[in-house]
Amino acid sequence: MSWSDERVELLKKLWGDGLSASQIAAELGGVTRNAVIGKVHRLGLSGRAKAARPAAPRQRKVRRPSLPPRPAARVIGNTVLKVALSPELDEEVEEEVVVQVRAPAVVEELFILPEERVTILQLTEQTCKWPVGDPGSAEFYFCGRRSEPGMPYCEHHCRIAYQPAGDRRRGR
DNA sequence: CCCTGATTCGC
DNA sequence: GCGAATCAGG
Repeated sequence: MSWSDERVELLKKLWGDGLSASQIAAELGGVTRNAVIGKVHRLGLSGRAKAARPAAPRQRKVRRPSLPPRPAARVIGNTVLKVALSPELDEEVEEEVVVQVRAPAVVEELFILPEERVTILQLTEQTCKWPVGDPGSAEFYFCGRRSEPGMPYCEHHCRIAYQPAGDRRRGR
């Protein structure tokens, strides 16, 4: 997604309206808040009415000379989790990672308080992404509780989703 | 922990 | 020019 005149104008407007960079990024779509902030600076419209930062002497730090893209780990089972899982794998992992995922529909449902439920737009890195209900229906929602560190699900749904190979029963 | 904007610098 | 990574701060 590029910065067309249209998108730049919208950016200017929203920034002027006081929306945060992340809000603007969501509004525009296809860009991150970093992209928005970067653009804001290049356009020279930073420092939005707020007191100028004391410009603290920022610490220089060694940048990672960019690692070659790690090949995606092989995922066996529900490939829906492929994207969610791959970035979380440790770099030193050498053996093939096998993840078995049970179909959510087969599993007993956990009642999730309505106020905890979230839409897909509300999911963040640390939000449980366990889907509940028919994705096509109005009642569809995601668990929304706090996910386990580095995992796409909360503790409860991690237990359901990831069955250690040794624990699998015969015939199931 | 969530979030904010600011800055640097590999691309 | 772009934006991820990484800062400082609320």
